[in-house]
Amino acid sequence: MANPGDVSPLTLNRLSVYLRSLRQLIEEGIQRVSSDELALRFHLSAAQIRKDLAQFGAFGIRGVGYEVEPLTEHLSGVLGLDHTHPLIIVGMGNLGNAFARYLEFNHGAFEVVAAVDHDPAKIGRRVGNITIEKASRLASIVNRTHAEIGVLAVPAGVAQENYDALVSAGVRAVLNFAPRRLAVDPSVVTRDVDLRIQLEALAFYVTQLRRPEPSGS
Amino acid sequence: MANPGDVSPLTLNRLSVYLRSLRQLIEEGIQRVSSDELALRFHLSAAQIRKDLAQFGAFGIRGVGYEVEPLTEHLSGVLGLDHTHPLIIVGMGNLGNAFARYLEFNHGAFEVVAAVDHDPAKIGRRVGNITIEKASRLASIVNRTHAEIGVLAVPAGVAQENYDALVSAGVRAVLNFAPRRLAVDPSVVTRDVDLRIQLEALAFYVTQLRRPEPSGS
DNA sequence: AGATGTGAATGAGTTCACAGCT
DNA sequence: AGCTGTGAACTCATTCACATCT
Repeated sequence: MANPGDVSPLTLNRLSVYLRSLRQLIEEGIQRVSSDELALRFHLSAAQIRKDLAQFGAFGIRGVGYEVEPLTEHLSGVLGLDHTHPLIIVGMGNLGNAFARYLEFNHGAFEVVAAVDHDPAKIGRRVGNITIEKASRLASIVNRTHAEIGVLAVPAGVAQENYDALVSAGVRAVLNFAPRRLAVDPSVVTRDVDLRIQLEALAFYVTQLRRPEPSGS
Repeated sequence: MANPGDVSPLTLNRLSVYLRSLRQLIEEGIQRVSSDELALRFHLSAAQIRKDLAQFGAFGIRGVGYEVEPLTEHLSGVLGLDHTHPLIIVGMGNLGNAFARYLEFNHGAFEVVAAVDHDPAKIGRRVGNITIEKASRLASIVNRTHAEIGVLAVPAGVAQENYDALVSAGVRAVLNFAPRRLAVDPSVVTRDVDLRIQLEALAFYVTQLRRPEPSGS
């Protein structure tokens, strides 16, 4: 059984994908599945599935495969999805708003418990079940709500200072939407969702690979 | 000078980051920069910067560093940011809307030229400069607007069919926001922005690494 | 018999360290 | 003297292939 710090971020990403796939199998009433079947159905690699899962305690039955339900439970537990994670959004512009609403529908292990903004015009406005508060009160809000994940959806120019504020307010993880490379606190986990990087990568391919593949050398 | 297909997606991501950093230096009026300085200022790796840049034709001056402006121009060209990329959004829910507005402000190499949805109630509504059209007319819209990048912002359940429709309509690249592993056409580049994966990874760390580091074995 | 779990082999990506140019 | 460009070393990740267990 792996030490948390030893799990690679890539393995972690795949765990989410496996879980999603398994949930779909449950809906279809499938009780057992082999790594080969999973790989085939969801465009994954069978060897990788086995290696990834083995890292979290063997759950397969040799000669048979995996029991869908227990495996799903187990993975949910590993990812901490068996309890709710309170979340605070910093910056209620387009992205912050969209994200808040996205989570309303995507009910589950994540719950928005607070949202703040620097713009006085936005303070007091309601979004779903919560009211937008002043960003300057971040520390006390985090303290009050026990928010453990901070969602950073502010402009690039103020990303670092807002990140720092989130961290010193006491959140344990940050999801950063700002197109900015942050100087991060090593005790707080950070993941970036950088739309510009994705778009520019697509622009590269679209521009450079005019036709399918310049075959040969 | 590397063949487009040979450039690793990770290198490509970094190219965006370099470009962003360089633009900031331009604003500050800095004309020359060494890989060490860049690394230090933007939390990057000097060796990696040199290796990445060298892949696209040597632009540095030994003993001196890189000329900020010409390098910026060069990288912009490599990524195809010196011309506009027409973009079509499929699915104008929260995410689609937020993305459309995000790009309005993020004026630059990307322009939303069309948006479609399946919901009749949304057809005809205006967002920025464009009017939401019927998803069933996708092919002719792509044809009319020459959209080259498709942004998939539909629910997971209909992601594959909408992806297929985008591809057969003729887009050359897809940015997928749907939390679904797509069966992809190899001649169309696809990038995923999967918020659930990011959140679940954060949940893992928050849940498993209760305190800084369980030191030792 | 059949599918897992896993060492060994391969491949990809990063860092090192220094020769070579300015 | 100093910083780039790059082979070589190293680390991380994936795939292979098979011994192991049910």
